[in-house]
Amino acid sequence: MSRESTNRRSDGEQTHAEILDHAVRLASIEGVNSITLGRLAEQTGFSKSGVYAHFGSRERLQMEIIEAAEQIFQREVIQRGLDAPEGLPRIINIYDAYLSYIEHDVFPGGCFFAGLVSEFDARDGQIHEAVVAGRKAWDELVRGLIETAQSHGEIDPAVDPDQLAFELDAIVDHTNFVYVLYRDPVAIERGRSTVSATIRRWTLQR
Amino acid sequence: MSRESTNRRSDGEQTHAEILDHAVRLASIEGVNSITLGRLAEQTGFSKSGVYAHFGSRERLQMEIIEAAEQIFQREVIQRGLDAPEGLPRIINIYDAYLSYIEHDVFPGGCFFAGLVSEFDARDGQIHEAVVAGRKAWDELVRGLIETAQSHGEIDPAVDPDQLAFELDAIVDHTNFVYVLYRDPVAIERGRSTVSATIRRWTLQR
DNA sequence: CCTACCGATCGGTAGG
DNA sequence: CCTACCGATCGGTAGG
Repeated sequence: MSRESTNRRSDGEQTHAEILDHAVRLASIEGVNSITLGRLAEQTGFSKSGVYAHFGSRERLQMEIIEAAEQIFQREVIQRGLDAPEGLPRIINIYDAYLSYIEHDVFPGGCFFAGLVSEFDARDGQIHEAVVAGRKAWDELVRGLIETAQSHGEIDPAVDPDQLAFELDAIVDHTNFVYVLYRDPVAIERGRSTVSATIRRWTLQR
Repeated sequence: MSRESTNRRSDGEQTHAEILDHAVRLASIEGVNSITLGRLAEQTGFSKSGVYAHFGSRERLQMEIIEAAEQIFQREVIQRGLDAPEGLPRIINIYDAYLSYIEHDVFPGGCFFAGLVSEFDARDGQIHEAVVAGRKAWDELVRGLIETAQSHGEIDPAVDPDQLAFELDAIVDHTNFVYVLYRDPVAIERGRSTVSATIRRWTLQR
């Protein structure tokens, strides 16, 4: 009983994961819609129908790319970001995690979801709906964090959580925009200091 | 001497403009890279090689799409925006023009250049370079407006013009992001009030 | 501005 | 996971 035979199933899973990982990186640079089975096959060294067999359809491949990117975002931004004491520290920490995720080039094309939103915002269909749902989940998460900080007395309960969320999201989105377009690490510093100043402004007496 | 014969050349120009106009709209929704000669031909009612003949190559068509969009942006945002007294009123006016341009759906896919930057920020090549150059021109324009307002005593000369520009650009970019993704006109109101508050904050004594 | 075509590549299938 | 293939579409060309 060789180890190879009992674990044969994981070989297929590993190949699947290897192709998907490459596809996610490529999609972050060129867009989910510009992924083709042929180029993916060429770049990973498998046959085109070999790649195809792992996903069943191009649409399915695209959805799996998005799901894989979501898992990475969940790990790098959400989990790291929530690993701080409740209230204001958690808000500071999650936006810091967001900027670190951009800074460390977790995806070669910058924030995967900034690109994904831009690619599918004006289209209709399954992917557009998934992107809207994913963004709404982020909005809800941030609103919850802000409301908790309000109930802790760290942020004035009279302020509109959506307004603060809008300002913070604008800063990190624009940081990604400048960082990726100009390939300039200084953008990250400006993002960090602007987030800090914005949070400071909203937590002092108004 | 019929009018038709003396003006024959303008028929070709009009066809060229008609195809290009359709291409710009399509590109604002689906991206410059997803434009194909075949679909453009089908949707405008010309033959594929008829469309091709007007542009000479797909690359050339893409560059003409970007140039045409730039002219529209120049007219709708820059010209309208600069039509105000020098100094602070001009800064307020240009960001108001920017938000109006988003609000009135000048392009069906939202701000053409937000999409274009996202599509080509992480790629290399001619279009990437053109996009970087175009964005730098915007940065220079805004910096000049802010410096003029500083020399007029409307903004503290000690503040970094790039920081104020970063904050204002972040707001309008994110307004476009929310407006197009959620198709929610309320985003425009939030963008306007946030721009106003930001300018107010930077023009009071600090 | 058209028809008729070129080789390359697309997503997907058959059969193993 | 492979080879060999399918019809459709790609950018581009020839010739008018």
